[in-house]
Amino acid sequence: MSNADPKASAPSNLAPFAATTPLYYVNDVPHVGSAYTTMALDSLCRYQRLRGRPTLMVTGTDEHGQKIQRTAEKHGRSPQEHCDQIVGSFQDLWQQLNIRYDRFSRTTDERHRAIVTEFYQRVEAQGDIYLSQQQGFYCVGCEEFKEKRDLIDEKFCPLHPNQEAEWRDEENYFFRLSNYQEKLEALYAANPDFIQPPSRRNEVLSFVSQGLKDFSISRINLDWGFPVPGDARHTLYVWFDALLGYVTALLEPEDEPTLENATARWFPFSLHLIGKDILRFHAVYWPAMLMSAGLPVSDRVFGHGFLTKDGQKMGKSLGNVLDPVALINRYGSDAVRYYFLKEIEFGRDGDFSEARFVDTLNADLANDLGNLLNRTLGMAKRYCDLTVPQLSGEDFPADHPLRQMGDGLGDRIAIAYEALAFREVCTSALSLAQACNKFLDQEAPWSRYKEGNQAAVESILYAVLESVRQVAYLLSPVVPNLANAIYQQLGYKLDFNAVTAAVTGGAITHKSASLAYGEQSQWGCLPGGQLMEQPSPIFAKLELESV
RNA sequence: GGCUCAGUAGCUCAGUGGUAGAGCAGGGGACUCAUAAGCCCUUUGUCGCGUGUUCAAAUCACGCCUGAGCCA
Repeated sequence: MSNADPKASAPSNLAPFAATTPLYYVNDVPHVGSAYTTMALDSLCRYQRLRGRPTLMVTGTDEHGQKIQRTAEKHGRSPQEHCDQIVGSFQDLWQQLNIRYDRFSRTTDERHRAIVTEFYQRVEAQGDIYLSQQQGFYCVGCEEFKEKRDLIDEKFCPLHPNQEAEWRDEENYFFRLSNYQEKLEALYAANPDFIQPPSRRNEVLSFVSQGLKDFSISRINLDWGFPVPGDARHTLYVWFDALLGYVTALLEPEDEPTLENATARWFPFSLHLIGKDILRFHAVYWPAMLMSAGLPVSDRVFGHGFLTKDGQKMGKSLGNVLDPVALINRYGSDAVRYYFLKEIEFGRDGDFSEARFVDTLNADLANDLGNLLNRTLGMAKRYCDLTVPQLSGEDFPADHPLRQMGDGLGDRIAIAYEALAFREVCTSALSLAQACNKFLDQEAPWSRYKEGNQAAVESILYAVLESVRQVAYLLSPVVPNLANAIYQQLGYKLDFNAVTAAVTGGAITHKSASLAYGEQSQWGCLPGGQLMEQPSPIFAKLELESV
């Protein structure tokens, strides 16, 4: 169980896992969509750490561009002041949501400038950058040129109907994306899982097959950003800058900011988790940029769906924006995490309805799981002196109804986590809790006790307590605080929020051998004789209120 | 304008050729260890519309309608 030398039990053969959320644009305070991406990646990274895989979760903010500059001006602040303030609201939200990120990458970081400059020079040396003229209507909201026919009344971008597109006729630097069409197509063919889910992959394939045009990577008349190396009249385009924020994040605090250092330990990325709206940047532009710089591309890009509220698209104009902070304050981080990961098929669009939110949490966490622990602990108190019966998994036959379900559950759920199938993770785990409730009614330990059959009582209670433990363990990446509460009542002194598995200076440190997946995901490891705590509800029923 | 996906019980969805399913919500019952919880039983469906292929279609083909998306 607990090894004298933690390193000895660390699975050093597991490849590092570096994964990113987008670097969120700090035009405004975080919305629930950003929270959705971040909680999903946090859950996946927590799972990877339980596996003992060295894990680096990267999130952060994209802070450059004309839109930011103008928003700051509107509020009478300098761009940097504006960014610092918004960044604080992101970091606060991640804390409230119990997100354990390892790196927070800001594109205004001085070290980022060095990485961007070096990367640009590599791409330039490769011959993939040239100067040309670009004319057209420019939407500051998108930070993109638009075709006239795409504008409403020839003035307004459909995505930003409140601000008029501006006519620009300017010299820009371009990236030769057209050089990479065949290489990208070869990449997609050789790695069918590079873009997920498959529907998004098809979109990208059809986009690329129509031919790739070079895209401009600089803007003039813009101060808020990094200058183009060698031509300070130009400022680098926000996306070129922002994507590289992932790479900068890989630097250790003491590293000199060079590409060599940044790519030494964690590179290439295992996963970029994004919303479907920015798929093209991650699945087309970004791998082409990396190829141009002579760097390996990421393993996987997963574009998840969008959230609606009560079936309607959220928007300021509709006044139906769901505020993540208010939601967490009312219901708690575990409830919010569980709802979004369990109730929405990851990858597809999903809806938030408060009635459904309350129903789901009460049914799953308060009734099926929470009450199960509570009723079982109550009996353990009455019949077993709050001590885990002196049994272990081996004392139960393989066809015992609960053992049978628990055996292999850890492996099945591992597969679901790897596939980002959070809904399946939750429903598979919950099904064991539901089976426990049925089992208790069938076996009726209260009746066995009255009959004086203590051995039967202990066998029944052990099997249920152990199953609850297994469910809590397997759900811990999704609902870490709830898992902690369950483990604590079962008598453990372990903290799911303190699990680490990281690469530091090339060496792997794994401080959580006692919570290792190989052991704890299996049915039957609850130690007999362990003194448990007084029963106390771990998840209070929610009441419907309007957020 | 081209292409893709979706439309199945009040809600969320599974089912992809052979007599319509799950969870939640609703209704009834027995029990009592428990957060009035859990357990058992249970109502509801022209499977978007139409035509066709077939002994047989929610499932295949074609057309249409609605919604979402990608591209132009």
